[in-house]
Amino acid sequence: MKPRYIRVALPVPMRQLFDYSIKEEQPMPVVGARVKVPFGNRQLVGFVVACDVTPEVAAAKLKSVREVLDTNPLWPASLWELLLWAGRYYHHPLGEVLSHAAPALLRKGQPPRYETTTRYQLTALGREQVLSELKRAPQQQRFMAALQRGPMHQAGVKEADIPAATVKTLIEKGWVETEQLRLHEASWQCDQANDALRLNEEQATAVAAMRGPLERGEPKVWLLDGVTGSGKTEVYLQAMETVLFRGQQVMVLVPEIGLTPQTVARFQRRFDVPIVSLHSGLTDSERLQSWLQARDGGAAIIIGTRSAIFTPCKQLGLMILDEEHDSSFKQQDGFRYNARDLAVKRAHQEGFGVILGSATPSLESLANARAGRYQRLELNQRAGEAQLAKHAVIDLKQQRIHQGLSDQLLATMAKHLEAGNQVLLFLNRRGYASALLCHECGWVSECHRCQANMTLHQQAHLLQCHHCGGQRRIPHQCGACGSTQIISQGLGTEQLEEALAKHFPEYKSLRIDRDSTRKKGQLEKALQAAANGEYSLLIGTQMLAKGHHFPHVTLVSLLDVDGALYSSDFRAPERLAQLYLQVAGRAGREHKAGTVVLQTHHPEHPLIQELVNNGYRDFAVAALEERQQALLPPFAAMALLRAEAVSQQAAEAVLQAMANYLNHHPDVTVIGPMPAPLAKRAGRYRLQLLLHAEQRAPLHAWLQQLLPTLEKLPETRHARWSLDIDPQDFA
DNA sequence: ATAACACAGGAC
DNA sequence: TCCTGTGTTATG
Repeated sequence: MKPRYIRVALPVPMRQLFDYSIKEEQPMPVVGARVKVPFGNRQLVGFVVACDVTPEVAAAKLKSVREVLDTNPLWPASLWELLLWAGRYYHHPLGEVLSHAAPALLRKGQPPRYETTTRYQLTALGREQVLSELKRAPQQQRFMAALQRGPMHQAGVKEADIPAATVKTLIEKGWVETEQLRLHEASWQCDQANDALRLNEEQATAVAAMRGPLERGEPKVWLLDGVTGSGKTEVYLQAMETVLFRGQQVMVLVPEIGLTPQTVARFQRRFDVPIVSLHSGLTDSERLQSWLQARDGGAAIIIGTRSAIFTPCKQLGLMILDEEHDSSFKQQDGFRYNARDLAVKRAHQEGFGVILGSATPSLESLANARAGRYQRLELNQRAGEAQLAKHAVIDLKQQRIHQGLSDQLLATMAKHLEAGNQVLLFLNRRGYASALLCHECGWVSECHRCQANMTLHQQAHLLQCHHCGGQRRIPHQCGACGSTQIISQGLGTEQLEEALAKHFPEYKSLRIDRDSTRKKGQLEKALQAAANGEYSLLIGTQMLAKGHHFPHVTLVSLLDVDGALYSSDFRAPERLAQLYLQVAGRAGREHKAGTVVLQTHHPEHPLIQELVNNGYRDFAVAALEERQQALLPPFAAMALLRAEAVSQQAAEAVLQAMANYLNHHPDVTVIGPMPAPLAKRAGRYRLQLLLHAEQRAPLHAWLQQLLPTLEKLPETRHARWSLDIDPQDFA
């Protein structure tokens, strides 16, 4: 028999594929199947990308496949195409793309098999038992009490730490029965939606616009541009209904911290269908089970964060991206894909509709809508009795400031507090103070490994670097001159909490930031307490800005936004505007009118004026105009080459060498090498090289052509480098 | 990425 | 001469 060869993508950072031979007794794998192959002196799980190939290297050099792991492709053809496309578009090694897209267990070579689980529940006899009679058997009592609340799965019994002997005894007594469950490709049907709300005219128009294309499976993209409180979720739900009723699946992508049990519960309440959620809290095994259920159609609704975009679905009819402007849809390391852009691409490949929802759409999506690629659907009316918030600016130049709080703000706060309402203060800096400073010589508490100051954490009694995690004891003397006159600089949330206790001792305050919510469940508890009105004063960082609903908050203030006004990152204004609107959305829902107060040293700044006087829509129009004038995205294409190394020269050398090659294209502008936003981090110097072109095509073609050369440059040996297509963050 | 390999400098 | 740290090279 003629020797047979296949081409395999391996999870290694090389833009190169490897050929292997198939032994006579082995089955010929299909494209998209996994194979276990020898590579050097180790064994790797790779993905078959071509069969019956003519080897690229001498046949004698080839090793043979050790094991064919799948009889079927791991992904359906359309999703496979998307993955290949993504590898090309992001210029990322295919093996890494594919192994990123596969669940961890499959990446490790395990079979894509459904698990069985044991379900425990009370028997009729068990339900008759009186628990207080089990006083002498506390474990049995505990298990019975848990089962009274409902049946439990194996995992739950394990988590509750019920001894195996207890389980056995209760089964023998005939109080508890077990059932073996298979999460197989169960079918579901959906012909009823519970508690649908009455739509207002705008919502109804939006839903009606989507219905036809959804029923026809057209790859349409809708930009659902709805102000806070306008009822976007109800529009999502009614669009989902159209799709679910036809037996098709829905995928919902949410920002990283937006996936809460409440979100899932809301879908569950409306539609009585199987839902799987894919989030970082799952075990590898749970993740695989969810993945299989999505692939085989057992799951009707798939909710997940960014990486869920790669989950195969048997019959997808609709994809929803909530908060589509959120930057967490862009992966920031390794395979730097953008889930929002891939969603749109996938829709065209598979034929389904996409809803991009936001109160503050990204400028990219607005430009796409304007160009006719997306259909924009606006929701301007606030649902119910919700009223529009009032906006005000406090000019810090004219004010006395007490630990970040101006006289005027303090007075306003007092008014709202006295009326029995809640006040939310937003400050995007955790810790007590952003730095320590010597009053005599100007020495600053810098991190030894980063170009950044160490933050003072009074509670932990430490100096902490927020970039490398480094910690130090708080010095009592200046590191340079020995003076004991050490002062802190820059307000953090810890200090703000202290300040509030001083100014408003009669009101309780609650701080919600990464430090105060580190332990599992703390955040949920804090948010619950905040929403219930247990605290009058709420202090929060970024994490408080998103989606949470505090009905009693009537005053929201952003204490310090000046940093964003003069940032060198062209996206800073857009991000500030989105943050501002998001924070403003926390105030004055329900029946109470809200007030949003911005403290700034630059009240005259055009961005502030635009936001406060005209709102996000007008801001976006102006910002798009500016981007067009300056030939910035979305009116140009960009790519960013980053390099980092222990020595500054090594990092610079790679980029300079790359720049020398890249510099010779008439349509591609090369800017740099220049220091990256955080020029030194964890002991490594970081630089970047920006590539700019008016059209995407020449930039990508140019990279495609040069990357094989660039990655072989001798300078790459002394620095780590990476390529970021359509970068989100850079100064 | 990762591991084998080659080489240089220091210890014994 | 051996050991160890570091840079170089190949991986099918």
